[in-house]
Amino acid sequence: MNPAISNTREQLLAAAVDLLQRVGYASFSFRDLAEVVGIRTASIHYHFPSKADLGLALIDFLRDYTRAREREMRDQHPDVCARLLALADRIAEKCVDQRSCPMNILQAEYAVLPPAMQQALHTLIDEKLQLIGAWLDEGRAAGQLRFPGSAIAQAQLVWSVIEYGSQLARSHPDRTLHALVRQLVDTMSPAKSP
Amino acid sequence: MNPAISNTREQLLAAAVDLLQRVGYASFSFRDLAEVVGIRTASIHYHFPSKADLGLALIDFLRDYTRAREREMRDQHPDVCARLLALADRIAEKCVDQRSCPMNILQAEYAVLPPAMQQALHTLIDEKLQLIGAWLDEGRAAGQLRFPGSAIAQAQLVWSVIEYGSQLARSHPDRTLHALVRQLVDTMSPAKSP
DNA sequence: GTTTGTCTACCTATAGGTAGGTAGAGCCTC
DNA sequence: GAGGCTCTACCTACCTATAGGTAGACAAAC
Repeated sequence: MNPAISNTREQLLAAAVDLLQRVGYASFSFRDLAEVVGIRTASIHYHFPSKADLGLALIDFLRDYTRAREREMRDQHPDVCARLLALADRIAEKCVDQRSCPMNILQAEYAVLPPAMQQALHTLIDEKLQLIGAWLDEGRAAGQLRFPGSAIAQAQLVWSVIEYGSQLARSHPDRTLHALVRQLVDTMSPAKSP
Repeated sequence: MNPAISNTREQLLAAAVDLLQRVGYASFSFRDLAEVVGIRTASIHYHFPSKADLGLALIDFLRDYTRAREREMRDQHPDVCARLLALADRIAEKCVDQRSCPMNILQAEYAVLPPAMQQALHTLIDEKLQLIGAWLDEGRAAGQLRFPGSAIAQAQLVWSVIEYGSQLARSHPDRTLHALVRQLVDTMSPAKSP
């Protein structure tokens, strides 16, 4: 078996991300995790002494993933509008079958997360907003986007729509994230008049 | 004591809404509820046979509340932009001190809610989107707002920002919901150019 | 004297976590 | 190269706390 795949720690993290997207941090148990990976619950504690440690590793994992994909998307889509839609599509791709965006789920559970996770999540969100803000600045400078005020303030709007959209799709599967972000990009387009 | 206030069922519902906003449906227990109201956990089952019954009553409560406030806001704010900001303020008012919007919390927990609650929540969200859509239509007809496509699609954007904003304020208290909705209204304003 | 609303006492399931043991891989020494 | 040492990665068995829920007693109100 491929050692990269059979690595239990990585399997646990992957299963944890999946469960997080489905039921949230508070609602998945070591038992759920153990069943997926095929070990006993006690063995999980060997890799992650406490659930908080697992949660923290989870956020680290998400951060690494986000960073890795950023440059990739920038290179593939020079057009900012297309890039935003591609971001939405990338998230939508992983949110099929009743899954939501892990960052959104964690944020909804913010109050019940261990303090260390709260802080890590805060940083992760800041990084995401900074990233999208830079994209928006680029789009406005190129005349592709129209919005008032700072790019970081507008980035919150964009991120709101992406995050809530990933949530809305669970109760309302007919409302796709792509359509929602398309609507937003059109609203921010200087060309199209009402 | 005022019978309206001493009514245990209403006290339980009020406490449940508060706990829902703080920690979510899955993370509050009958014990938490009992401590707040000052009765034993077993007594709660007299008013709500199961937690799902309580959850369902909770959503009914939220729906009644929303409906009651709708006409009120429409009358107080003939200007649609001002009305949207007032809606944001009304939500922000109840989301102080680490509280988030109850509808948003419920939606984030969608997958772990009992089926009856899922359906009730679905309906509640539809009503909210319909309501905001009507406001937006009104604003566009009056030339106050500029946006492409259907009002219901745009209502999803507006609601996304309000809901995610109430969540973001927990981890990022400096980012107020009012400022976020102001940013959105400005983005949708036909007068202001980039 | 039945209904209402609460109580005590208990139940079962499940949560995260701990203690201590063990099979096997790799290594070091004689 | 055989025997012993250590580390890794798991195991069984158990712990305590807590979850939602139930049965039945009981006092006050109507």
